[in-house]
Amino acid sequence: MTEQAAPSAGSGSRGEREAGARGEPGAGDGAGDEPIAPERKVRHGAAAAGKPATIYDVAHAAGVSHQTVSRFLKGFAGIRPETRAKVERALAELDYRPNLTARSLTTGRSHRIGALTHDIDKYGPSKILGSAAAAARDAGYVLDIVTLDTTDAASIDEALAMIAEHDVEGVLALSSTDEMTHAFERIDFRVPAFVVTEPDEPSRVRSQLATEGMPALVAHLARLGHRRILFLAGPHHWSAARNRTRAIEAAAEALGLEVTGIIEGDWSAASGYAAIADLEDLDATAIVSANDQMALGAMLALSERGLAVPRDVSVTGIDDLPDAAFYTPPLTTLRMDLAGRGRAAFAELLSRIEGSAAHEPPAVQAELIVRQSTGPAPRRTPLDSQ
Amino acid sequence: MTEQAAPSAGSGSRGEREAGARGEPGAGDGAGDEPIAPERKVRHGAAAAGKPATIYDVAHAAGVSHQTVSRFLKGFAGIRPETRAKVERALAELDYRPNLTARSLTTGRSHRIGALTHDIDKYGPSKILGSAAAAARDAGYVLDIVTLDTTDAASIDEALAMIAEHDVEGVLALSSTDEMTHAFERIDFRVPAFVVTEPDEPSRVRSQLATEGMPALVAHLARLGHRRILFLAGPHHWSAARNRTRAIEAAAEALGLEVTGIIEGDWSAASGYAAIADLEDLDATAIVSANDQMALGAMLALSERGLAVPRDVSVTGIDDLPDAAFYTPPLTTLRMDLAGRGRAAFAELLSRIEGSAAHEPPAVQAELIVRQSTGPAPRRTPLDSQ
DNA sequence: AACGGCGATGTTACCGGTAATATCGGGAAG
DNA sequence: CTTCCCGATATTACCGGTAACATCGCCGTT
Repeated sequence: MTEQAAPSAGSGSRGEREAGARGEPGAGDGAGDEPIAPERKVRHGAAAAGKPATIYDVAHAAGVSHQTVSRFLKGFAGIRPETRAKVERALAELDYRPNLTARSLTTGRSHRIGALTHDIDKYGPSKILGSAAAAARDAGYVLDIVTLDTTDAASIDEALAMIAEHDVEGVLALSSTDEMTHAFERIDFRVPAFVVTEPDEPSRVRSQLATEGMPALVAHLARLGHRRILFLAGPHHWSAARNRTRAIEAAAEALGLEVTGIIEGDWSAASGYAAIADLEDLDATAIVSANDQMALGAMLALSERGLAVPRDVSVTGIDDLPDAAFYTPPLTTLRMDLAGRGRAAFAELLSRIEGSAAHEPPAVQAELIVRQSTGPAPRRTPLDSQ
Repeated sequence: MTEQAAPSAGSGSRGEREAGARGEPGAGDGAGDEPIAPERKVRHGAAAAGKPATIYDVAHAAGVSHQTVSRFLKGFAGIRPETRAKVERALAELDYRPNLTARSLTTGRSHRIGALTHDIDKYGPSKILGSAAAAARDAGYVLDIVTLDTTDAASIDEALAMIAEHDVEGVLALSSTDEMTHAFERIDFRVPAFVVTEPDEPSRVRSQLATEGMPALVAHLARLGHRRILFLAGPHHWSAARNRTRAIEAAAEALGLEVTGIIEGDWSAASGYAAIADLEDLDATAIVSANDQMALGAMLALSERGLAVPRDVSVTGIDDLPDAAFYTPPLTTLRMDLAGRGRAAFAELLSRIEGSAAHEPPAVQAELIVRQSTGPAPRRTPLDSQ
């Protein structure tokens, strides 16, 4: 009954093709109703219909006990060559594939990690997810992803409960909002679980953003003669946003520059556009945006107000999206090592899961990339009341 | 031994917090070495250490058989109110959570879908993935994602084998390259599996891109006086790229416009930039790009060649990325319903898995969004040898 | 020749659920 | 007052692996 019949046949849909139809009764060569396995050898003994072969089927075919098969699969050394050969042959003949579900029931190891996000289509989270997934794959794990539509607590709890039931060995959250953090505090996962976030001030991971990246960016602006900076911040309930805001405030203070204003956006280009379009006065010569996309929106708004970048105003982003090099003008930004973050997060989780020593957390890079959106500060601030 | 010790304690890392430490032996109240469950009531009977409660534990605590608990959990009606109450109490007291692994071993239903991609950080695949994951969640499924680093066959096979072993009920591929398609033809998943791709010409799903979207885009250009179009194509081994190329050729022919050239990129802004920067002659007044990002790169290259968009050349994209409205100038493009595609792909897979009737495939939208990157054609083609 | 030891393999138990079948007690029918 | 039936619940089997223990045959020892 869970056995599914051949699905809607003859859908001429190109590019969407069915792989592996179930076996169907055909002209058997043996007794009675012994069906044929799909385009393969006839199944042996007890192995019925299209169901996958188990170690018992293999054992029966090879004339050994199932435990011998299990040992073989685990790479156990002490098996006589002839026995080994029989098992190998049966394995191949039946096209055996281990049932991970059964295995994880006894071993308690599912090799699955839960990943949770509500912003998978944003570049940051999806980049982190991708690299975490790649790292996971290399370690023999897969990521179970569950997305949230909303940020409300009930929805998060529901999603987390779902993940918790799926027998994962660890949980990562990729959207480091406060709602997510609180949800993680509320829920008892019984397994290692944490919110992947930008290395923050009191972190073990040296926050290169705060110690080097942002100072380098601000120093770059200072060198160009800028003294007054407008900061387009990310949403305050994101820890990465607060982190970046703190970093620029510290860096500006250290270098004697003034942050004349902080406008909170939502990471989107639209919010960056709105921030600048709605501005009455712009009493700064440089705009630093907490991410590249808001910088993109800001640059459009500036040009619509008749201000040229970087002649009248310099603009920078943070992240270095692949596209940022092709904005008009190409964006000066801080390259964040998102892929490294994803890998590090998975590595950290793995070390907690497998109990191995948590190896040295790698310093996350934040490298200044200078392009054409920054230039010498103009004599006077562009929109200041003259 | 699979029981993991409390992981590296005292890591002051903020934002990364540990949820749910394992129970540890404490001052028991009963006989011998009965440990205490983490921050909760003392475990009952056989339930040892920090291990999660099973239905047997619950049954024992409630004084009924495990089967009664199972029936209760399945919402079976014929249970006496007092029995029901006992079970409910025990359930709550032990903080019971079902073990999906065990359940799926017997039922054969894992409620897990495999998702495969090597471009998770690209907007298209990640958007599709996100919406598919959301649809999956609503249906009680999770997506197991496995990423590929490369596009080579061996790597794909390995990843597919990994997915196949994880007992998924269906498989989706989100990068519709030929390599992926071929891999899907090679592998026998034993479950429904297909490559999510743009609805293509011979498809059941009406290809709105070909029938309405692209004609609308070309008509828009024709109305502005353009007669010669340069097309920036996607990589030829992507079915969506071929699809888009065919669509514009057909639309141009139908409206009597000429496609003067087709340059193949790799979807990236860098490739769009290179395509235009390397061009000797530009004997077209409009550039249509197979995606928005290549259009972005193309616009930068144009401006570096001293050509203004749209005064000298009109540019369009396809996709309507959220950022496209904030390019300089804002990009005229075809809005593709990627989220709808993801939902539809999951719905299709679900209907195959659950054997329900494949409901009417929804027409996928491709809507023309006119912005400022297109304008009246100039008198003469900009870079033509004069 | 009897025996301890050990390598190779077989048998049984168990993981935590669900499905199928068995049992038990009480009310209606004869 | 029995008998039968049926609803409520308990028992047992099973899913496909792994772990622990049992068995068997052959070897070298004394």
